[in-house]
Amino acid sequence: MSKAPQSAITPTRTEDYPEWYQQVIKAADLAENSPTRGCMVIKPWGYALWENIQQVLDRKFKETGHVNAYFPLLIPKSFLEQEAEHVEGFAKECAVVTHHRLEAGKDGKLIPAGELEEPFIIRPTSETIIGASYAKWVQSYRDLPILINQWANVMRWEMRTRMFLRTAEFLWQEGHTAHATAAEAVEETMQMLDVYEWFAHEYMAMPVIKGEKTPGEKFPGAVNTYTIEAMMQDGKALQAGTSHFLGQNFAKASGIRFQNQQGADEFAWTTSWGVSTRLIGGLIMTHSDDDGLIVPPRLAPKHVVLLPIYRNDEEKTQVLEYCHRVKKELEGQTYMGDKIRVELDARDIRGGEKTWQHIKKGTPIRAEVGPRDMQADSLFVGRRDLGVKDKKGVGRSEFVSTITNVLDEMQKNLFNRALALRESRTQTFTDLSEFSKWFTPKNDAKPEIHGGFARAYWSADPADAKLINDKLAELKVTPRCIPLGEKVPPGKCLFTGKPTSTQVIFAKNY
RNA sequence: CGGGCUGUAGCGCAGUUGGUAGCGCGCAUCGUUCGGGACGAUGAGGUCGUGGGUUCGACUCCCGCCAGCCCGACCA
Repeated sequence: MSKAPQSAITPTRTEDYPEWYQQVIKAADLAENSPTRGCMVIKPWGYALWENIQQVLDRKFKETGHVNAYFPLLIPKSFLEQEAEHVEGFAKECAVVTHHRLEAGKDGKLIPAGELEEPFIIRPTSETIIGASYAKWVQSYRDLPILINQWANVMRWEMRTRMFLRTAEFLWQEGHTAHATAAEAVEETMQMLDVYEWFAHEYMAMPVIKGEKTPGEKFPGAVNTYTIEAMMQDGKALQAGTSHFLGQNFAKASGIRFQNQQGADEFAWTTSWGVSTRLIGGLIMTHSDDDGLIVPPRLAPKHVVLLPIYRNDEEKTQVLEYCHRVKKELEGQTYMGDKIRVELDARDIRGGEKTWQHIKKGTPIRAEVGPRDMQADSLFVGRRDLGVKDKKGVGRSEFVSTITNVLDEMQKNLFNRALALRESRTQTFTDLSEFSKWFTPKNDAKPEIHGGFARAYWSADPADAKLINDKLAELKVTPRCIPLGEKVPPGKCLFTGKPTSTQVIFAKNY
């Protein structure tokens, strides 16, 4: 008899969304907390997601003219001090290396010795150390542009961490480019924002809004910060990627200068852009349900899992042989330029237990193969985006020949679901009290799912910033972005009543 | 860095007015099961965070330290 709960994940999303998130990560075996404070261990299933993200983006970066390189983990403290806003933005969350040797003290404990003349900072981001190289590499306009990306880890000493969304150490890519003109740098900034949007939509099946950050939210030291913002299933926003136009700020700080065609000395124009393992958090909170993770097919470590069912050794031999054959046939099919990724799970554990593990891990397609199916030359197939019970027999050759169509259909289905959710939770406000009401949970002690994306007119006048921010802080709401490519008629600021033609998307955020 | 809390088996937790430890899950073996998360039996696994004090005796009482969690301020 089964005592299993109605859903594989306890609590459900409506019961306790933050706890549900943690439980999905655990149930899907994506990651776990590490003994190192604020850091996580990314387990194979989680890391495979990251590898797939890397693979797709890396190819795209190269297609858009970039190359990879690698710069040091440790940054001399003085480098970080070069750009004032940058210092202010990151100083509070930097880990500092002050010693280079350990000596055995009493009780066998190790004591740091050999204090460094100049401490090192563990990179929270690499603008400054990369800038130092660029300064050496650039002399002439002929040396530009420099279009480099690096895949790396960075560290920000966060007070509160959550797996994938905010960890002290995280993996990311950071692109750093230097250009001869502002226009070219701006074009680069926008191009990479478009790449991120493309990736979110096409691969993550995660709808995003492209926009510009308000001055209060932009990257420290940037002239403009652009972002892609996604809505999670609880209506909160996730900043899923950023692209910064840095103007000449960092070039001046690092001394990246060149002689232009007229022979005049000029500072370069730089950009930086990045996405991180946070995307995996976004993936989880965009698609998963109360039975665990749902992975969009295009990023799935395995597209199909074959689940053999048998009672004795004789059946086992036959069923496994059949499974191997199906596996081979599936692997002969191509999806998004790669072979279909098939797992044959022949582990000696109970069938029900095994099936549920794969449901919780979010494998797009599960195909059970027992003696009865084999007899009929068919498989009993379930899709992760449909109900758990919603399984049906499919003939082997049909299964193999339609697999890519089914995966594509799932991919589309996931995107459309997420888009529908975002649209249902997006509202335009012209009245502050309505806005406040929308963002105020009924149960303050344990907020239920509420709010979403609120569009409203917003005064860009710096003199109003404090008033607006105080009101937003009260509601725990932040301006997410000024959506790009939208022409809105003039209106009145929701907070100050001043005339403005800027509309901002507001939301609670991760 | 302020306020609160917790450290006992791999994980989650009980426990003791002071007498050297137990439950659930998980794990192993065997049996019965098996196309929706099995059940039973047996078994392995702990210097009770750490240093000191009180005591015939400390997981329990006292003091220090360390670590972690939660709530604030901060955040890819």
